[in-house]
Amino acid sequence: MSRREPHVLARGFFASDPVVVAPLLLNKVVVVGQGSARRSGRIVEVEAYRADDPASHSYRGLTARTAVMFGPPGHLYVYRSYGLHWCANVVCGAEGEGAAVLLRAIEPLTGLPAMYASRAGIRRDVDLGSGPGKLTQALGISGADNGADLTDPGGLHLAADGVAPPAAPGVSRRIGISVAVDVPWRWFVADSAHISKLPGPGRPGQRRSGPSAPGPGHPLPPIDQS
DNA sequence: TAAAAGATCCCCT
DNA sequence: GGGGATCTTTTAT
Repeated sequence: MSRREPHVLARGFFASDPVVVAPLLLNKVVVVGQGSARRSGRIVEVEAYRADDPASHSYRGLTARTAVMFGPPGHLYVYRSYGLHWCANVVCGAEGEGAAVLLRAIEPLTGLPAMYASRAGIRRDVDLGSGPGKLTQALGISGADNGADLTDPGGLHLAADGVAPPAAPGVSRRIGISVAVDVPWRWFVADSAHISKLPGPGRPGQRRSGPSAPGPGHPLPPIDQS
C-alpha cells in the first residue's frame, strides 16, 4: 500500500458479495477523464443490490438491460432512471451473479468547474453529487459508459487514495424502492455533508452499525416477511 | 401492441 | 411538502 498515491482498485476487490463490498467502497474515489478534463469524487453513500433481492434489476434474471450486471465484476452498470437521469452501479460478486452496488453520492474532489458546467443552476459543492442522478451528471457519466471496465486506469475507474472506509459507517434502509424496503443495505459516511439524505427519520431507520455490517454468509435478513 | 412502473431531481406552493 | 417531467424496460393482453 502506498501512502496517498492513488492506486486503481483491482478486479479482486469487487469479486465479493455486494453487501460486503458496498461499505468498503466508502471513501474510495471515482475518476473520470484524464489530464485537465479529469473529474473525481469521493464515494460517501452506496447501496447494495443482489439477484435474490426483489428490489434489484437482476431479480428477474438476465435481460438486455442488465447484461452488464451479470457480467464480470469490476465493470460499470449504467441505467436510465425515470427517463431523465443516469444511475451508476459497480458490478460485484462472481460473473453471472447479478450483483451490484449503486453509487448514491460523492464528495467532489477535482474538476469542480467541469462539474458545475454539467449541472446548470447549481451553486453549492454539496449539490453537485449528493444523489445517484446528480453524481453521474456531475462526473459526465451516461449510458455510453455502461460496461466500462473500472480497473482500467486509462478510463473511468475507481481508486484508493489512502483514506480508509469509515470504521463505523452510517447504515439504513435503501431509498426510493417499493419492495424489500427493510433490508439495511445502504451505507454512508456518517459525518459527510455530501450524502443524499440523512438516516431515514420517518422509519426507525437504523443506527450506526459497528465495524462489521450484515455479514457475507447471511442469505437475506428480513426480506422474508411471511 | 399496449400499458404501467420505475434504485430521481427540481421547481412550485 | 407535493407533484410533474420524461422514456426505457418489462410484463400483460
